[in-house]
Amino acid sequence: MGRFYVTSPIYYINAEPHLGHTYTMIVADTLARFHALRGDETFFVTGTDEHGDKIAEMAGKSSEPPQEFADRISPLFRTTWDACGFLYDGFVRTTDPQHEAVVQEFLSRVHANGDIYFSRYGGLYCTGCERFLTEKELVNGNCPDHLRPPTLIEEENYFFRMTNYIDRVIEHFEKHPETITPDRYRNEVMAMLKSGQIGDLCISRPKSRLQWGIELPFDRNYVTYVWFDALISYVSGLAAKGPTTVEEFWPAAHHIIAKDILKPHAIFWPTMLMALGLPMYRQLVVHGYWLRGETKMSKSLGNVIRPLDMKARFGLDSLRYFVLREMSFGQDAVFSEDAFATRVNADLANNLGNLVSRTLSMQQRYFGGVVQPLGEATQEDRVLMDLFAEAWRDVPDLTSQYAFHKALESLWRAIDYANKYIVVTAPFTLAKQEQNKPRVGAILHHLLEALCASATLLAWSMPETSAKIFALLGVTAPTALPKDLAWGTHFPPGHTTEAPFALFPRIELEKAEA
RNA sequence: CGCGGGGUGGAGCAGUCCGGUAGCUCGUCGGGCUCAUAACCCGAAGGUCGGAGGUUCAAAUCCUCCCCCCGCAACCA
Repeated sequence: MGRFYVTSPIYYINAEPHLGHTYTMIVADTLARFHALRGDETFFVTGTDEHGDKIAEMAGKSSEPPQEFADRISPLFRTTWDACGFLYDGFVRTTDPQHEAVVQEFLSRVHANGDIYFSRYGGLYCTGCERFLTEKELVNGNCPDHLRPPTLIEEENYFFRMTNYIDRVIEHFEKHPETITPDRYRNEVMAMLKSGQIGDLCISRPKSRLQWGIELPFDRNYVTYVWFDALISYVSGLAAKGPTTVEEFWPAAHHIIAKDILKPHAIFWPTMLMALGLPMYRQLVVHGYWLRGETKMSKSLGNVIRPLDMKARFGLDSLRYFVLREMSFGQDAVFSEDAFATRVNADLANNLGNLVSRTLSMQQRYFGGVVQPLGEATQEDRVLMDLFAEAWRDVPDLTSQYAFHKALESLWRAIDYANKYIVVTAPFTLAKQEQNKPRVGAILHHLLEALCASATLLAWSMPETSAKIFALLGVTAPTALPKDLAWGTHFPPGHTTEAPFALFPRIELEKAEA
């Protein structure tokens, strides 16, 4: 019994929700459900990041005030996540007055401690991009987007003394290596931290250049740099809940992010936390990218996968299964309709769905749905039980290590065997002779137990499917993950199961290609 | 020498930390079953694990060098 606080990034509202965002949400939601079932007090925060150049610019294009633009786009995320059934507890908008107050309070604190100073900053500024470019970005001395040279401008800004904390961050990560996972990303972070390349962080933008942001509490002529604003949502999202929530849940924070925002989370944020005197987050959990073919998915390439389209066509659980099973957590993976159809057909329709279907239909045909006694376990029965016992041990373990692909693989080893078990024990042949009926009933009972165990182990990764299986079995879904498999205890004498339906219709490839 | 990741049967991947018969899914070929969503089960073909060298009784796995691909370098799940 502990506490588990999980966050998704707050999504930048310059794009509508796509597979990438959805994947992060699926991971966070899966973890939240898993920990809740384990008995942890859980809290799940997501939201939208609404300040900064890009948003001001986009709003400008549609000649809308930025606030109106944000008010229009942010709900898109919220309604999408609601439609997906993600069980988030908090939704932070960085334009919420409550959030802005926390940011300003934090800025004041860091300022009062002397960790913020005012200084002159020179750089190559592109008026087209409305931002500073690094020399390496330039192509023949020109801005790659606007094909003209940037102007050297000098600006006075506020800087956060990040360098004061770098050594302590290194020390913390060395002492608590599990803080950044998988390992590859910790290695990358350690390399960055030790490179000596990290300077202080510019945390302000003059209003002459950008108005759309949170005003610095100590200088009305400046607004806050977006990352300094956005990261704080992880704390402000808790504060909204009540004054003690921060103390209780902050130390249990797990941030789920994609690799592209590793640096702000692994370097800016820890130094900020130290400057604020807050404990370090518990864990930074980093995943890879979904690629389309060889390239990253992007709106301009028109290869975006929309979560609600997928839900409408195949059901959200199929998408959850696919992304959790297909991606080796931490690495990049490719999304294709082909791979999706193959995976869903093979694992969900042919394996799990078909298993449910054949078991329940025999149960219906031979016994009118009434569950029969188990009887003495045979060799085959034992193999079946052992495989599920193994899955029972491994699945939660692997889930807590973010090895979702392995967790599902382990469960499917058991589910695979259940299909084999039907062929090996051949209840449909035995049933032809009346004297074999008790054994047929026992075999089906074993299979029902197998389905019950599967439904339990699917509760967090495929919640809808899990609920459907429980409903078909006529068993109440447990509200807490049971300690033991308790094989043979779920179906009292006289218990009746329902007639099956196809949980996962097969996907026809021709259609899927269209 | 900027940093990081990857190169495993036709395709996509796991395994590499803690060396010891090369595994999974799809596909292909042959067979079986008929309870089931034209599903399910069995068998077969197919890989010198990017290349070279080294350590070892033994290397996909450890060490060295090289080749190729892909990201990142303060917008982005």
